[in-house]
Amino acid sequence: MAGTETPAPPLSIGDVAEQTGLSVHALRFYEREGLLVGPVRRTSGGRRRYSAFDVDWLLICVKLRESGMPLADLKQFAELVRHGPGNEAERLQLLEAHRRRVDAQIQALEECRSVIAWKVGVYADHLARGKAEGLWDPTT
Amino acid sequence: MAGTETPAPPLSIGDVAEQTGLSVHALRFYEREGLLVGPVRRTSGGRRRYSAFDVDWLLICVKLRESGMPLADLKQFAELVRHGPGNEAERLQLLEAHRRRVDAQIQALEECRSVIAWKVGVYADHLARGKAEGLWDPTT
DNA sequence: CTACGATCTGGAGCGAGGTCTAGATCAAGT
DNA sequence: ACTTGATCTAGACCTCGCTCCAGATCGTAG
Repeated sequence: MAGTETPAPPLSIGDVAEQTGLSVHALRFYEREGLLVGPVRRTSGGRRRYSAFDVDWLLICVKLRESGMPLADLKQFAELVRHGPGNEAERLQLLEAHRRRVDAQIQALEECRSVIAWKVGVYADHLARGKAEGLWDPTT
Repeated sequence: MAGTETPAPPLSIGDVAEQTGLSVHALRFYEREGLLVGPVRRTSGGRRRYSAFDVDWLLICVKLRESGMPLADLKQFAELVRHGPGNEAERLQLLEAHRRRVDAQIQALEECRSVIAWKVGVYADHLARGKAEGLWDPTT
């Protein structure tokens, strides 16, 4: 099996931008900030060539960012991975801590949602029936 | 019934900060930015005196902010309320649009959560059994 | 009266997370 | 060879949402 797969052609920064949803600016910025696991390969002319590995990593980064992980934590994670095997427990900790934060966030959002939904209901009632209680009216 | 309730004593900025979780700085900032429905009352000496109405409004503001509503939208909503009755349909629209965004956000977070949970599983496996597939290892 | 803490105003400063610019270089099509 | 578009670097700049300061004033407890 190993060795028979197509080596997956290296991708330009533009391709990676498209695949990850990050801007090319953001990609260069992430690299400068040390958020990538390894140094990105370059062509003889100096253009970046991303591997499938890089893209995988970036896709996870996007999910972590989307769920509110600060760049600093992402960088820490990248550093752990960069330093190779032996620190998997730490990586696991980092991820689990984040998962807990995401859970908390979802809970908080659900609470917000219900408050908002209630207020929406108040307005909908008002519009359907005329006057309703619970509306803000600075004139009353 | 009406008229027999205790008029609820006006609150200082510090009290409101405590009740809403906003800092006194943030409260003054919100006011300057026009995020409050009406002008806040003042004592003869110029200190702010918040009404229960103000606090209610701020508590909703907090929920809206917590769920990612930008200050600009909050301001727009405040303006609608400020301009009094007659624009309830618009207010409803604003809130419903936001509720939809919150729903989308929850969905996105749940997706992130599952990606993270999967990765956590990969690491947990690795730690339990030794080698596992799917780990990032820059040395391989 | 004196202290002391809370509040006041206007404006500067900050951290996060990018975004954009300028001017040069590379690479591919014709 | 020439044109066009993607990329390169370094560094300036931007938005958002506060946060903090300086210096003055208020108001309450002793």
